[in-house]
Amino acid sequence: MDQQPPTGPIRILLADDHTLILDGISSILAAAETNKIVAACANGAEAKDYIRNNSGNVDLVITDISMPITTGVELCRWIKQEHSTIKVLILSMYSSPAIIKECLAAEADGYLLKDASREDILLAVSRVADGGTFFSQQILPIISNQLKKEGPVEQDTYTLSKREKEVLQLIANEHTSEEIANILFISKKTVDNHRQNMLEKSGCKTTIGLLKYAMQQQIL
Amino acid sequence: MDQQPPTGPIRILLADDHTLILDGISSILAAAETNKIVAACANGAEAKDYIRNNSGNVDLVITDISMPITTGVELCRWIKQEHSTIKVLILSMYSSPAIIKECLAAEADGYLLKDASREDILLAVSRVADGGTFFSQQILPIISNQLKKEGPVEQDTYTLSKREKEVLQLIANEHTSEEIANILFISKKTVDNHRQNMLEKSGCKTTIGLLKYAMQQQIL
DNA sequence: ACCAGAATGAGTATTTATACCTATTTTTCG
DNA sequence: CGAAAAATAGGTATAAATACTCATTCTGGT
Repeated sequence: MDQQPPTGPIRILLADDHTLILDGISSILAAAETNKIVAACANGAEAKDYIRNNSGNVDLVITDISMPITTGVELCRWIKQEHSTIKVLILSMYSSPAIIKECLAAEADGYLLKDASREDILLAVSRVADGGTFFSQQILPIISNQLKKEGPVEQDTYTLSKREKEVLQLIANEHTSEEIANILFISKKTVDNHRQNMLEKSGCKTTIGLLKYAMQQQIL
Repeated sequence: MDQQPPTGPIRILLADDHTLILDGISSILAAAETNKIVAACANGAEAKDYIRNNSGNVDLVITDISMPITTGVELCRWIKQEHSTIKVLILSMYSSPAIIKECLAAEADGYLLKDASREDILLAVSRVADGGTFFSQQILPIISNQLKKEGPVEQDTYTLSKREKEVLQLIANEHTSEEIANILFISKKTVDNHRQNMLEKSGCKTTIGLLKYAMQQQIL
């Protein structure tokens, strides 16, 4: 059973590859004695291992997005599939629509920006642990926009193909479609199609949004 | 006089716009009672103000690079010009050569990555406070490469104006020039001029290159 | 009060990207 | 083997960005 005893503290697992952040969250959460940190992991894979071996011992996971090996979004998706009673609070530096969309699709219970105040962090933890949700003020418009666009948030996380990543890499290096076509020995039309497909996959309006996503995900 | 009393604690000023990081550093530094945090600022401008008014009261500044208003690099440059006895330790998420180059040009005494261990952080502080230097292991090859390539480190840093940063921020959020014009209540022509000027300043060929630079510099 | 830089706005032309559509060939995988 | 995904390529539009020119107003700093 992954159920929290009604009266106990909130048992929290942290996942972030930055020592500094782990220490920061710990010291903030320590302000409320209802919070109890049961583990601090440096990546999603470690967190998965811990949960697998202590599945009844975790109520809430606070995770960064960009982590080596297993990212926060992957971790979230896995938790929601395998241990659906565990709450997940995403902690991120960024507020890009594409990433937020992915987190919503992964059924995260909250999304907290890293420049959140102490109060917001504590509030987010208690709200989410209580079965509610918490989203930083700055990202609310993005969420409502997302919901407006296409009713139910789709589950499909998009991955760029090998060729698409090659093209994106060249775009990032300030090449035009025509130049890229020459470099890769393909038609400009094909390059444009790759661009179009990447935009569609990502839900981005412009290549700028796509690049931002790629950099944040460390695809580039 | 900005001189540290020989026997006193190391008086540290922190600058970072993320509460989480401030708390993290604080809790790590608290481990050694030779460290004393005298101020915690959310951006470079605040830090400058504090130093201006308490110039003899700070031995060491630990600063993030990515901060609104005044960045860590700008802060460092200013400190080294106006209060050269104060040591500066840069704290950054990234290890991009361009950024490190800028920090070296700004005469930072140390460069610490945010995934550094507790031990490294404490070591860095004591070394730098002692008049030495500290650079994270991962960036050493970049530094030696830099020195090899071109003797004197050039100061080819360009700064975007406040308005330009605003425009760039909106570009990053996938707005077109026309949309930005409406948001800022200015003409589309003016927005286009800002774009043009930013490209010229940065030497980038496309906005994509500009965005990449801005993200690496954490202007965004 | 002055100067420099910033911010504002416009004209005109060209290049590039984006949004649709279709279709064939190649590769990958169960 | 067959189905699905990826890579290829073309057509036809429109929307957007870029490259140059110039000029005016506003603002911060010595």
